[in-house]
Amino acid sequence: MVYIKDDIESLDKKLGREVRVCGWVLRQRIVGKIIFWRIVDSTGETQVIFKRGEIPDDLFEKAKKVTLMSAVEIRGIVRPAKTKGGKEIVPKEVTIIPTDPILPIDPLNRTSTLSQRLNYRSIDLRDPKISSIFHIRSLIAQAFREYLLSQGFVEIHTPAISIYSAEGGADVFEVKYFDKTAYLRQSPQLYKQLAVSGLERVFEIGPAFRAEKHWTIRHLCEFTSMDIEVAWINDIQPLLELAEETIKYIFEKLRSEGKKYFDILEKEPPSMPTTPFPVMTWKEAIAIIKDRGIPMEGKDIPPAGERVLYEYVKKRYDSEFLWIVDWPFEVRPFYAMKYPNSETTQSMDLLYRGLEILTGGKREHRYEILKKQMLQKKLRPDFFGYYLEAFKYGFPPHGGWAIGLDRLTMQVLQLDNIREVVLFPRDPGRLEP
RNA sequence: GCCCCCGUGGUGUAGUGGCUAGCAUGUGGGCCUGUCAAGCCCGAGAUGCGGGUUCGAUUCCCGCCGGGGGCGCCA
Repeated sequence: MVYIKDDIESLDKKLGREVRVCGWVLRQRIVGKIIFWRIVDSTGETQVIFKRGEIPDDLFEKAKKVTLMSAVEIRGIVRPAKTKGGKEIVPKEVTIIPTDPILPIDPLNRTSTLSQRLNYRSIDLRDPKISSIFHIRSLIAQAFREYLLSQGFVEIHTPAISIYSAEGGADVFEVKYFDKTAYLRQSPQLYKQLAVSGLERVFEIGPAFRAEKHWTIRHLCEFTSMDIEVAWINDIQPLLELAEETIKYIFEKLRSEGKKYFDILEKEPPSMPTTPFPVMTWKEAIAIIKDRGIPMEGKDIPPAGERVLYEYVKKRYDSEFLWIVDWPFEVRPFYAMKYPNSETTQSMDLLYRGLEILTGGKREHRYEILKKQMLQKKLRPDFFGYYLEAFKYGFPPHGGWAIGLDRLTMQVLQLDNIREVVLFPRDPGRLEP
């Protein structure tokens, strides 16, 4: 590893040695002729001691003037101490990058609101409880990538800007593209399909955009989608298995490498699920929801229904996961593949702890039928130019799914707002920072 | 798109149709040689904006702005 500084978590192995520790002042205590600093970096917390007689007087005076959340760099000797963490640093040289003493969020009591914390994320992230969320998020993405690479998948990077406007019902963001109007993608769907026709097994981790004014704790205008697409499948079974195995691999990693972050957050890592996950058809799910007296307006399952289903599988199968398969074409996109002579699609959603975290299915690969389904959805085939044409030239049967990284992270950590797991969330009211 | 709730020092909050608008923490100054949510003394610091009702509004009413939540839609 390239040496940059001595991380606080590494100090236990460096007792008696000179180190260079960099971080932020979390607390300052003046006890007569001794000053203590509690400092934090992204790996932990430690204490710096300024003791008159032990260090030069000018260093003592400097230490006295520090304000909370100032950035500091300390060169000094690590020694054991009767303190939290069992060690302290005796400084030789200290650099302070002072903060404005009036802080916009409260770093000690953690009483600030989420909105205020998001405005000042760079301060917020100094709290180990906050940075742990992003370590866990990073591990989830890493595990996703590792598992799919191990299964012969290729990581791809498809455009976020394109001429194709609507693939589903969701509204899209318009972008000025020189003299044309382009759109931000709602998902990498169309491009991962085109890619799979040659690469056979692909995945992508990237942003997706929805111009919908939904003010909820589980929606954003920009979110991160972990997509896969696989060629040569004849039903959705391999898709279910791939998802189950991917999730198991992610959870294993969280339970091993992620343990320390769950400890900081005082939360339990997710328990290992047993596979296969319980499977229910859309019809069966609807029946249960109606049976519990939840009003059903359209054909999509409302949030209250998702919670009811969670209670149901938890009790009946002791599972936190539930597959819902065979959705009506009415609530799926034009590219969903129907069963023969049916308006039911070969598709699935996965609920985890009562929230939809994955959606996918088998895709229609037959040119004429795909075109017909576009018309059925009141989309104009001529707007889909080269995308649609590709299906004329030996397009393999295929399917795939996407996991919402933000939602999975939120559910794994049992947080109550998706904005907690996104560094700089985009919702209808937030375009900054 | 619809509905509900909230807006008081930097931060988090209490309270009030009139009286010095209270508390915690931070912040400025002082005391203290082992603090670790340290303790003690002193100081500065607030009613989101606009309009209305009223002798008087931070409080009541309306609008705007900001924040939180639910529904719808969606993933």
